[in-house]
Amino acid sequence: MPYNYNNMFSKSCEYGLRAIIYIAQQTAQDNKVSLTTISDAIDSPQAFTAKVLQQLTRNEIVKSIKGPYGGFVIEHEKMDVVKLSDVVAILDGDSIYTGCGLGLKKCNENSPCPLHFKFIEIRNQLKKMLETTTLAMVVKDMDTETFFLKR
Amino acid sequence: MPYNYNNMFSKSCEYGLRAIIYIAQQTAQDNKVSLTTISDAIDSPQAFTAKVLQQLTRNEIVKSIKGPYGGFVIEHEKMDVVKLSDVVAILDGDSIYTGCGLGLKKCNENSPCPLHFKFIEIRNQLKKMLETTTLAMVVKDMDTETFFLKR
DNA sequence: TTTATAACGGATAAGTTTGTCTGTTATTAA
DNA sequence: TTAATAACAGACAAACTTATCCGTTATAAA
Repeated sequence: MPYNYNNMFSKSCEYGLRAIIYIAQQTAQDNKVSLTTISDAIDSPQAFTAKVLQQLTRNEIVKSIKGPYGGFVIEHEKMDVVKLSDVVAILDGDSIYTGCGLGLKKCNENSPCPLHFKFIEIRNQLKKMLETTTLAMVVKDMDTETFFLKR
Repeated sequence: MPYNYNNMFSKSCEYGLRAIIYIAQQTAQDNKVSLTTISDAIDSPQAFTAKVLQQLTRNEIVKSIKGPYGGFVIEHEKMDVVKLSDVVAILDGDSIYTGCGLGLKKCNENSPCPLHFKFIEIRNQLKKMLETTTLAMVVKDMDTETFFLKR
């Protein structure tokens, strides 16, 4: 098994999060951004990123505008409403922060796997972080720290 | 994208962890267990589990014994030495608890991605948990709580 | 020494994710 | 109304993970 490394999120989700953060940041400055601009800014495969953005569009996380001068924006009222967990749930599902670490479907508080109480803390912390972080919060943070979305 | 759900670990790693925990528990009772017994106990595809166990054997996490009355055991002195992180590192690599949440290779303390300081806490906690939990500890816990490694 | 057993190793197949290509649809400006 | 632009949609392809199959090797017991 040659290529075995496993990230927290799938590529779809990584690109989706990076894209949404970039769009949010641009939206906050009243810029509308095209797919080309986005995939260039976050260094992701363009056509694949298009698919990911389509999903986020269908789920009304972003708004897409067709035609010349079109692109993607996030409606202002969404900035405080959309959480990282919304994006992750759409693209990867929620099993990363709700499922059992050993992949056991029936594992729970009452009949726990041997690692249940080791994992529950971490999963809950991840869950809490994703569910309490809005796009507005991420964008606000980006004012202060060095901005970085490539490679 | 129809089948997108993402667990913390790959299937290889899930099976590997379940297998090693089962073997450790049996070893603690001086039982040697065969592949058939293992894959039956942890409800995993037998041939695939064999491959995973081969990797763990090559990396000297478990000891395999060929021939009749053969099987897998964990040498007693290993029980306090082998950590969950060792198994995970072999089967999935360590990027789940060392890599950037957005998949950015150059992301670090000095040039952080917008979510770096949100993720670092969680990753460190996961890292710490995996690196400080030995097989002996897991087996010991299993005395008290309900034992559960299937489905 | 033979036979049965159980792990090992390589090849192959099936399933899923990741990525590309090509044409279509909507919309803006000229 | 036409031409250009940019998102959309579906098909297709490549890469990787998951899973199976089958013959080989080591070893214990008869």
